[in-house]
Amino acid sequence: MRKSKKERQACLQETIKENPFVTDEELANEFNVSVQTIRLDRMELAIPELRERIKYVAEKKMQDEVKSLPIEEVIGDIIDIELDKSAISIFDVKKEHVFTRNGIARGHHLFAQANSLAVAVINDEMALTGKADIRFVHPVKEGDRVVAKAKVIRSEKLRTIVEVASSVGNEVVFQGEFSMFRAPSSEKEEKNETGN
Amino acid sequence: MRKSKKERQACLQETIKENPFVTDEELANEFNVSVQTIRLDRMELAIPELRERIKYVAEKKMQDEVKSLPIEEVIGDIIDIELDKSAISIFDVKKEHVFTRNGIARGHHLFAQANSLAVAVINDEMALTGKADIRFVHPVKEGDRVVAKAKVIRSEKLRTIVEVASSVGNEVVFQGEFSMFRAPSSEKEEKNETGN
DNA sequence: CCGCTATTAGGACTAGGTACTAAGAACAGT
DNA sequence: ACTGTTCTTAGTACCTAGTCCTAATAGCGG
Repeated sequence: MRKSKKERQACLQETIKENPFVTDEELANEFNVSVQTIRLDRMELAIPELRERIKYVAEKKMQDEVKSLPIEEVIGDIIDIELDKSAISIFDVKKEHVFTRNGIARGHHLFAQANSLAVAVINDEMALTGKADIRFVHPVKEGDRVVAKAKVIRSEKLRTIVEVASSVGNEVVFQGEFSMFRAPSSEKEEKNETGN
Repeated sequence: MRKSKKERQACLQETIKENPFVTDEELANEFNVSVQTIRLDRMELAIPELRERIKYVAEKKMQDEVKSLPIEEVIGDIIDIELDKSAISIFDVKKEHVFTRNGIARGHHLFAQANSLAVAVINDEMALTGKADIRFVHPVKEGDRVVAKAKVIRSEKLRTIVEVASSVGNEVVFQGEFSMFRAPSSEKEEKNETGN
């Protein structure tokens, strides 16, 4: 049975939305109408042609291609930093950071924020995490803004101890002590204990 | 001045790679040759036509659209799992995982692999990391394949201790002990110590 | 039966190509 | 200087997935 115009157009919109790669001809077969009818429908619904749709998808891809590499250098936005002393970053928990089942943030994102802040606070060419002792104190949910504060506790020639505490509002959600290796430019791999 | 065929083809390949949206005509103008020459070049270099290129980009986008939410549930591919006992996952280190300056993987990726494996090995609705004690033993480089092995050490009512050891080849690169909370479905937030 | 909307058919044209033939240009080897 | 080879260009027919436009027909309400 053929659907009414309204039904068909609603259905068409849905179909194209979830599969932009479908041609007018395929749609015509699916809905048992002529290609021209499909074209008229697209007109009325202001849906662009196949090639435009594909192009649009590809362009979006290009856009977040550039987004997804350099930004990851530091997880969260550093809002204050005093090299070799302290640093603060904020990280907004979005839906891609949480378990779909319960909306609780995955631990590695909190770790990543803290760890990259510990790396950033060190005033050297390169810093690598050697050890870390961490504690997830309280669950973090989608929509929360996590503020991480890093403090340099002790600094030896090679090893630096950084303490990071993250909180949402007044509540501490994460604590960690990071033992960092400083690597002043040269590419030596000092035996044992090294890392990221 | 017009480039030699070899030069032009190398250049063309580069140009298309970083801007797949360029037409043969535009390329012909850029290199001061005819459209046909560009077509022959594409033939020889086995570069598909504009529309195919765009389609390919768009399809990739669609692919990692689905990849970037549910698949991130576990970082790395689980290749073996025995619930509440042990699990193994592999993680290939790509350029987006390393510091651009020295090609060494950022610690939080190794942590993420280990942590999500620790979550996965637990046979319960939900598991959250409470504490973790981790050690980056050796730096991991771009191209390395990291194999993480998780073993459940001890299991109480609420708390489970999971040990994870990651290695590249025969060399251990990361060790961690994760103290996990099991959360059997209900949304209780048992005071103190919880996390991801 | 008239009028209206919806649908369908057809023709002309478009972009951005493929596939093929054919001819001229550039240059090297002898 | 002539020949052979590669490179480049031109031109044609054809393709897909459309646009834009005109015109004919189908189905149905009043």
